[in-house]
Amino acid sequence: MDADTIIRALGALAQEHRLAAFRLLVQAGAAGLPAGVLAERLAVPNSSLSFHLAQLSHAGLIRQERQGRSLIYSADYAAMNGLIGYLMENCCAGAVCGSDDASSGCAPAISDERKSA
Amino acid sequence: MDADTIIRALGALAQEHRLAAFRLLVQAGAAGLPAGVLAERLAVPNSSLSFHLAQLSHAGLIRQERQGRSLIYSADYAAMNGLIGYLMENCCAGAVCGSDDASSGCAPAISDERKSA
DNA sequence: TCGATATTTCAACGAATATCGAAATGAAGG
DNA sequence: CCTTCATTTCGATATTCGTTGAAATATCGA
Repeated sequence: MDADTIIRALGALAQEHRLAAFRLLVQAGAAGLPAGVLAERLAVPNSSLSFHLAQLSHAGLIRQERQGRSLIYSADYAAMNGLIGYLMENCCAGAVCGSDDASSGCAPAISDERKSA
Repeated sequence: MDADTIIRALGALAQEHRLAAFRLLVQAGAAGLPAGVLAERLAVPNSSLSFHLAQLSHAGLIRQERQGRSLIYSADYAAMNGLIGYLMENCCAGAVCGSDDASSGCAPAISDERKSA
């Protein structure tokens, strides 16, 4: 994962509509969602959403697949995990780095909700 | 964690110098680094770096603390974890979501390096 | 083939961002 | 008190980004 890819991914997510769209896709799972449904749920004109989806796609965060006359988008979980891994790389100078105190150490992303699952 | 905070954080990280600075701070741990050292390591003019550090700080990703005549910056791990948690919230529509196949499920950020630790 | 539906591309505008040098601020030490 | 050092604020400029309606593209059903 080179820095440029990461920056494009972060930039893609750093926008209200794109962040919301990506989260909807993350929550939708492998099934994904058609562009029209996304536009409707986000209350964004199709042409605007198309622009945003293209950015997310170019950043490698989502995938496109045609199904009938609709284009189905879905989140690329590998890209998301790569992004997260890049941010935490070599964190905490090799110190504790896993304590329950999230404010001092970089505890992994499995906080609360998932720890009990 | 509201969406606006997340967007500011992502936007702050979506820039070459800021991403590099943040990673240096993440790797530096709780000790942090002075602004001057960051500017030198990143080969960025102090005035430019100051602008970027202000953005990261305003986004809540880093903290500032005076030590003698230097300002020491350090990463806010809680903010980083909050960001990551927000992205993965309710992922995969409740499906597997933890399998070893990172391309189909959103395996937590503990891949490879940390799993064996 | 024709019409209907789903989505993207285009062109253009206003707003926000990155950059840098020079000047200003604020703390330390003699 | 005054100088020095580390860092920030200030302008000014070039670039990038978000938004939109209208037109273009692509698929389906009859």
